[in-house]
Amino acid sequence: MNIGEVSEAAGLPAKTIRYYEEIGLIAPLRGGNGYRRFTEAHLHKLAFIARARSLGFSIEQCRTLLALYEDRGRASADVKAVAQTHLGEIDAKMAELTEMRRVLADLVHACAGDERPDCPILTGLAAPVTGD
Amino acid sequence: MNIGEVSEAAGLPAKTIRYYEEIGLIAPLRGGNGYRRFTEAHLHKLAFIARARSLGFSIEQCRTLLALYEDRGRASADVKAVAQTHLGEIDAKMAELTEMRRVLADLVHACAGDERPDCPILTGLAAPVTGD
DNA sequence: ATAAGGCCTCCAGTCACTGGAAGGTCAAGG
DNA sequence: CCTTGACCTTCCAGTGACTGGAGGCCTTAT
Repeated sequence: MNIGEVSEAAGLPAKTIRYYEEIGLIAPLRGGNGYRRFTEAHLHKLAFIARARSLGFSIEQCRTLLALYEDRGRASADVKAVAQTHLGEIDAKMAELTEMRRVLADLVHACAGDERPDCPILTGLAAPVTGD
Repeated sequence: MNIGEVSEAAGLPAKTIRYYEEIGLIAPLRGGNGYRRFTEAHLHKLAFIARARSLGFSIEQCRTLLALYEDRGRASADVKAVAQTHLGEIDAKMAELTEMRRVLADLVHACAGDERPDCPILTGLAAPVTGD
C-alpha cells in the first residue's frame, strides 16, 4: 500500500504518518520509486497508534504501549501502569478545567452583557474575588 | 521596579514577562542601564494577564480582554462574548476528556494487572471494542 | 504530449513558554 | 580598589505533535 491508502484506512493524515516515521514509531519499506510501502502489519500498528492517540496517550506513551503490544512476554501490569498514569493525567486536567469552568461561569453569570461598560468579568480579572 | 520584583508580585516567571513584552502584551520602560522598568500600572496589567491565563484564556484572548479592560467605552457584551467563547472551549475539552476517561477506565478496569501477558487494554487498542 | 493527482523532501510555523550560554550591572564586604 | 554574587541583558534552540506550503518527481489517463 502507498501512504494515501494507509492514511485512509488508519484515519491518519499522510503528513502525520510521515512524521511518525521520522520519530521512529513506524518503519515502512521503500519501493524503487522512493515511495513508502506499507504492509498490513504497518497498518495495524498505525491504527493502534491512532486509537491510543485518540485516548489522549502521548507519543512516548504510544511508543511504550506499542513495544508492550509486540512483546509477547509482557506483564499486563506494565500496560496497566501506563494506562493508570494516563488516567491520572486525565483526572488532573479535568480537575483543572472544572475549577476554571466554575470561576469563569460565575463571572459570566454576573455579567449583564449589554452595551454598558461595567463588567464583573473584567473586575474579577483585575482583582480576584475574595470572600470579604 | 525591576523584572524580578514584578515577577515575584505578579507570580509570573521573568522569562514569561520578557516573552509578553516580545509579543507586545506589555511595554515596560527602560532604565539607563538597559534594565526594564515597571510601574504599578504594568504590574496591574501583568496580574490581570496572569489571572486570565490561569482561567485558560489564550494569549490572543488576553490581548482582547486587556484592550477591553482599558477601553472605558466598552460594552460588557463584548467581554461576555469572549468569556462565553472560552467557556465553550472548556466544555468541549471536558467532553473530550470525559469520553477518553470513560473508555480508558473501562479498559483499565478489565485488566488484571499481573505478570501474565493477556491484556484487554492492548486488545482494546488493537481493535476497538464493539457491541458484538 | 499533457494534465491531474499522488508521492517525495525540506523548511517554516503553530502555542506559550522554557532552558541555557555569554556577557553587562549593581551593592556589599574585604 | 577588587571581588563576589545576585540580578539583569540578548540571542538561540527546544518542547509536542503536528500542519502548511514550495518545488519537484512519478504514474496514469486522455
